[in-house]
Amino acid sequence: MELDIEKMENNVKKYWEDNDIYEFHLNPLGREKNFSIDTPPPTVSGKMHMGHAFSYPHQDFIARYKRMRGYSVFYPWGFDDNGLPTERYTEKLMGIRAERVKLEDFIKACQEASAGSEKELMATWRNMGISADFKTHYTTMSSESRKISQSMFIDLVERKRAYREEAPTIRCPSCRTSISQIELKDGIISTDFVYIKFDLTDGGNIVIATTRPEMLSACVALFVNGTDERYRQFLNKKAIVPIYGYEVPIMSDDAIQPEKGTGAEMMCTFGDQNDLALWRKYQLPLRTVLDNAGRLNEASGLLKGMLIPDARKTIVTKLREQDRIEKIERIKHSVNLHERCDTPIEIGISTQWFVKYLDLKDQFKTRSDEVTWLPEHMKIRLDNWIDGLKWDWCISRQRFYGVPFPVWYCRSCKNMVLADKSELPVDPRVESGERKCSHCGSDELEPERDVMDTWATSSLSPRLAMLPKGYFNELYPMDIRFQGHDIISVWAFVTIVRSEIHDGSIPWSRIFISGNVYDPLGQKMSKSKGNVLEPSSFIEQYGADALRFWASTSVPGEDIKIKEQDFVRGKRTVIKLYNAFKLLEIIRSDRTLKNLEKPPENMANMWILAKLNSVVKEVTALMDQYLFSKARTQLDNFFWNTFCDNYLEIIKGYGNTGTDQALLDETISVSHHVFLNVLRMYAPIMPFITEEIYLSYPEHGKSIHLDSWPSLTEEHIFSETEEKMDYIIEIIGKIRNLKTGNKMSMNAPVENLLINGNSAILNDGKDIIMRMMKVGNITIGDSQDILVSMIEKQEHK
RNA sequence: GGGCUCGUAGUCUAGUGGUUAUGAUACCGCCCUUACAAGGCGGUGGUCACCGGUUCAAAUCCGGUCGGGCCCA
Repeated sequence: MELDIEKMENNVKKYWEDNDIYEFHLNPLGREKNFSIDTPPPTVSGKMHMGHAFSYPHQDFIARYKRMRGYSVFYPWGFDDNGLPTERYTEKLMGIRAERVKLEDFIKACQEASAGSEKELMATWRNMGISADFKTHYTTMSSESRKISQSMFIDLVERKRAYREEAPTIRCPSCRTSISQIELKDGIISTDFVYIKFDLTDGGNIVIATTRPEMLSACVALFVNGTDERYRQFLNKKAIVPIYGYEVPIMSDDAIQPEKGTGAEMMCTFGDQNDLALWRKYQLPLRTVLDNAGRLNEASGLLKGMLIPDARKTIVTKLREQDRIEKIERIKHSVNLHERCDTPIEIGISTQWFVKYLDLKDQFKTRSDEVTWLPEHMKIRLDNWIDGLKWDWCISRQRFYGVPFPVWYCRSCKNMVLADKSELPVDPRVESGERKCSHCGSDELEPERDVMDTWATSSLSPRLAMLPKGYFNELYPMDIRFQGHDIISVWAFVTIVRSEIHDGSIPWSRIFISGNVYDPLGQKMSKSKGNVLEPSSFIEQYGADALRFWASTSVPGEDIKIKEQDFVRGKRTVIKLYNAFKLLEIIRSDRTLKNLEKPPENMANMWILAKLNSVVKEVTALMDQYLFSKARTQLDNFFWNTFCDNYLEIIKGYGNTGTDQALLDETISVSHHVFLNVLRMYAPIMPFITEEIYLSYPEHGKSIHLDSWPSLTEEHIFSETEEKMDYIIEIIGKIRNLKTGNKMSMNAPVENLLINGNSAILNDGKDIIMRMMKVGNITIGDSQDILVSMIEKQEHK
């Protein structure tokens, strides 16, 4: 009977769901009996990809292991359906544009779109055997989550940590919102490098090179490098901005590169982030020429109302007419792009909400120290990030689908009105209820139209997962966070920020960092490269257990290239487990399976129990250190080599006639005892096949995943026998070599065999060797080295 | 440019001072053996990225170079 992996996995999955195997029940004996996991909620805007298929099993290995070690494992599930990604997904799916429909309708559309996606996604995660509590999952935009997010925002205001201020912000002109540093990516674009001649107030001129000629009217200074001899004479003089005719100072800074362009630059508010840095450093005036939609305003005179490309052409033409252009070069240069739409970003000034946290850097570093990092070196990334923080955290976004700020502004007295915590969640943008200014009593209130950045909500993931279920007080701080190393400075960081501010605590005692997945050539997978591989195709071909086996080949933090060979080995292990069980059942035949009660007397049985003890010890120690790849390798060696290749081959013959009843009974008990423990140790990594086999035992518990992890058995340490048997195994290896060398099958009989070696041990193991290797007679001699030879040749015709 | 990280048979990987460098996969040979040919036994295959240093001894420790990756500027 062949194993149908797909069918088997489906049956097992159904069994788990029908029996609520992974339902969480808070262990009342205290927090050390519970184990809580802060899981990363995947976004609803995409499919499961190989990165998910790689990292989610890591959490699951640990969840299953801890469950078997007797913990009540709180393993919540969430989806991130908040913010711009969901807007994009909804617009595409429904064929609508957020700007063109009523806000209420758009919100409803987003809710429908994410609900549909969540249902589909849930199935794919279940297919992978993830044992999270899917029945009661959270989403980052649910009414509970909005309530938590808003209430914690009010907490920030009350603690004087949230403030509203006009400030430079990075903006995406296409998405029409401010974005954060972390949403940027680098891009190389071709553009014109325009050399513009500025006259000086006291005669002469200076030529600067710029990629942003349309920003001319925002120029507030010219900059050169102080060490640049060519321009030393110009320092502290004034230049006249062409066309616009006002004066700007000529200043110096080390950041200016003399070899770039002419070595002189114009500094605008704001052409790029370097401009912003200089503006802050020298506290220069502000000339705003771009509006929030990326159009030039009245300050730019003739460019008013134009978008950037038009404005650029127009200004260049105008400058040409006035003979202000020295030359134009075509160059490639790097710009910051909004990662979601590839639009070059702009820097603008607007009123935004910020979280004040630069004064807390030391506390964040302390919290980072308090958390155990797996692997340890990932901590350095966070520490470097904290050291490099320069700005407060901008948490407002000018978008539609996000958690609204629970805030109004009074038109008459300018007072800020906060919602009461008891009425949350609220949406001031659509709310029609009556509300009065808490200061002057006016009912003329202006709602805050911005929504919060998604990180402002996902930074609260321990609360999102636990508060609605009522476990927050019992289980916070959580035991472990799982996430990728690419968002250490984002998600890990902001979660630590929120815990420090709201609770004066770490959010979790450990953080486990997973690596990235690359294609077989080590390249990042992307649609444009056409090298994207789908988890579902691997599950179809090899099964979910094999997929998880592949995921278990890495140590914490390490990247992985997708290699077929790791799936192959996983699938073979599944089949091997199934067949080993079949053999054990054949040996048992119709006898009842008895528990192992007293220590065995047979050499091979004593040996395998001793070996089991060692492997349990090693695997447990490695799992405790979250080193599941090393744990699994130890287990693989034991199962394939020690158990299957040697032990099973030895006991195979015991079922035949001529074996005494006591030995047979003992062997059946021992072999099943060892095998069940092997299954238990494989269970976290390969939950399907281990459950399938476990449930086919005549007496079994509810699930192997609720069974207990193997423990050491003191009575099963047989050092002397173990050593002797190791020696016999070595002899058996030699006999196998001999047979292979003579092109004989392992089953072919050998009439007479001469073995030189340790005769005392050989006499003890003679029986085992003869039976296993089909040897008729063994002649034993004493010698230091092992020598095995056939002393009588078979007669051939 | 800075921080972190990786570089070991065709491929992936173990190995943090000490015999002949681990295992898997691929390939080749033998073996249908009544659990499994998706198996067993055996074999081919490596200047341990490069240069220099420390040491009786270096894949391993130190310095540098080159190359890949992630994050940041």
